[in-house]
Amino acid sequence: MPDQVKPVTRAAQTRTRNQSLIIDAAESVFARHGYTGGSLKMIAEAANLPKANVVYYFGSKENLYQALLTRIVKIWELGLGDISSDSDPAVVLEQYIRKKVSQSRRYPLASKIFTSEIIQGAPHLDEIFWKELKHWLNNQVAIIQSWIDLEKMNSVDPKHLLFMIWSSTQHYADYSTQLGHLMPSENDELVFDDAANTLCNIILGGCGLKSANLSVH
Amino acid sequence: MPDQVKPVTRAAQTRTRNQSLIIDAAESVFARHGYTGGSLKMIAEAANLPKANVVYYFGSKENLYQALLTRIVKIWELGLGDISSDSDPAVVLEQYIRKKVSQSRRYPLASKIFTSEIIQGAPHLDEIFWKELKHWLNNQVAIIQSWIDLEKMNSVDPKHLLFMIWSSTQHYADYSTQLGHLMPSENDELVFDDAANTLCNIILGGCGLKSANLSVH
DNA sequence: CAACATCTTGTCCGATCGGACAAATAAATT
DNA sequence: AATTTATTTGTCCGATCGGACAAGATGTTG
Repeated sequence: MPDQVKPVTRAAQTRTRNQSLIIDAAESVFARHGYTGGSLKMIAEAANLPKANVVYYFGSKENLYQALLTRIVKIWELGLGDISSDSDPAVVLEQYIRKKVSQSRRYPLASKIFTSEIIQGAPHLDEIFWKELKHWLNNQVAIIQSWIDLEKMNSVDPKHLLFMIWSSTQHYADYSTQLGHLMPSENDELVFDDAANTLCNIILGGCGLKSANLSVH
Repeated sequence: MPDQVKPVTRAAQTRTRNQSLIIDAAESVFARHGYTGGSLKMIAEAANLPKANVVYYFGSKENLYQALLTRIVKIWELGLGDISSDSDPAVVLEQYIRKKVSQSRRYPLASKIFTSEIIQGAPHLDEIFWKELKHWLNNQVAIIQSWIDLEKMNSVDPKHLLFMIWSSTQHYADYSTQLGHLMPSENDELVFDDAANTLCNIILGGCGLKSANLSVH
């Protein structure tokens, strides 16, 4: 397919720019009002475009939301990276926790939309998503279990350990409203650093490991 | 107030029964569709009553949701009970974790609605709620800090420790859809028991404490 | 039983929703 | 320059929303 032969026309640039404007606006609107509560009118106003333009580029509200969900799931995919039984569990787990906290800080809206989707029964996620997630989870569980078998760490249920990491890290995205009331701070980054350090200390400690206080690269 | 003088008339019974039917239906509908997505028609059908009847008892959708939110917040209030610096942190924390997991199992819809409310910016929670929550949190933080000062447990940030307990326990309510895909089990109770045990082991262990594997009374 | 209050229910209303459509405009291709 | 394709935008539509209202049914109290 000779796609790169075609020059990047001005129209094509406009197209991608507007699609990006719209999907960003949709992320903000859906995060604040939910799928049903977010209207095409609100999204259009947030994107500074007429409502009909939104429909023109994405066909329907459902399609727009699906495109947004796809983008969000891709962020999650960047998982623990390549790990094996030979890896050091302390390093892998600490890096994973810090990466998840960092994602909560950088993409809080993504986490909010995903959590809302799950809470409401995941009506927009298909079987393929669950199949892939299950496959990914089983791989990680097997590796963690091998660490336990090799006595590299305490015997804890690997699935619940991963659920714990997911929930406690995404909490700093999903519950940002509550955190704003309970931890009024002028420096958000400090809060996230404290959170990551505390989570690493407790979770690694609870697994019989020792945090090296790594930073996220 | 001579309320108990008045006999419990049949009309009054009907009133409380219908109010209860409606608010239960509202909980189920709002949990599955969100505040905006849940319609009075859906709630009425779930309660087996005409839509106008719902409005009659609660005045408006907003009032109904507020009544529901109030009921939900009351469940949360049952916190760590009476504790002090003299209490054993291992016992207190373990009981608190198990109680929170138990609440996730018994009132999953309550947690889902509350989390959705927070995600969307808590537009229906007033300053009084935040004031009381802050007050409650500061008390617990002071006690945990005293345990740390007395070297009864490791030095961890008390606030982040509590956030971790909240998020990892409520995860088993909010993410029930995901858990249904990743942990297909014929016995839900087993999953919750495993979850509580793992959470207690890791969190207590991470605090330098030892779980006694208590049960929730 | 008469009066009164409470509850039930069908119907109607303005507002808003997602989105279909056409006409006007801009850009790309020949 | 002519033609075709892509984009913009205003307008219109049926469906659904929350909720107001009135009339009838039922229950309570003198």
